[in-house]
Amino acid sequence: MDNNNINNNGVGVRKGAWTKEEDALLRDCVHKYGEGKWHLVPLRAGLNRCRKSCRLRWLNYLRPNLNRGFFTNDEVDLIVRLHKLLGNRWSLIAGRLPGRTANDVKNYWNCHISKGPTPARGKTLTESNIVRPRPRTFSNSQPPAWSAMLIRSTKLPTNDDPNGPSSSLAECMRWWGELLEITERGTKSVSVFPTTSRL
DNA sequence: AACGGTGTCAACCGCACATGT
DNA sequence: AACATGTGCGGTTGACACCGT
Repeated sequence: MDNNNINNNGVGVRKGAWTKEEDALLRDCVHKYGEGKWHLVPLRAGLNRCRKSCRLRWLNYLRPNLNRGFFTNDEVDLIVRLHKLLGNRWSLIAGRLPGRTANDVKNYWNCHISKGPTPARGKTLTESNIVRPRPRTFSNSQPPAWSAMLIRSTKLPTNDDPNGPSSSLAECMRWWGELLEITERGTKSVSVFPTTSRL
């Protein structure tokens, strides 16, 4: 599929840790051309990196407004609750945590939460009690009931829009709290989350 | 001081999905 | 419909730091 190690010239690309110079080139490129079109970024930026590496570096490290501080108790609680709802959909979870990346959340989960000692926060996750995540697309003909809620969620602040009128973590948590209440109230809505092949 | 175990984080890899032709 | 290409995601790994012995 995509050759991660071969650039347009067929020459091997750099791997491993990024240098300050590479960061500067990538930052300048994104500022100039904007995010997206990642396949063009290595060429535009003059970087001997694959597009995936550039994208990841930008999203996880260079993007403005990233929150690289400690996870607060509120954030941890939200992660636990969202994980209970969504499973390992780190990008979705991170999308509700202003300034956090999917990689951050995933690493934090793997290092701290999944190893405990936080059993008091909730029951053990099993195949049966994880709420299946939404698919990446919705059916045009028959959107499921929960899609409305998720569509609503798209109006919530994301990492890209941290300065919106409702950008606070508290608001995110309040909204997700509502959703969790709905799903936990026995509406069976949890079961309508379709299973995808990507769990 | 040297060594080994463990934790953390950045980055890579492979895959599935979206989109265009 | 079939195929090619681009994109994004989750799982995994490697490097490094820290700590205890």
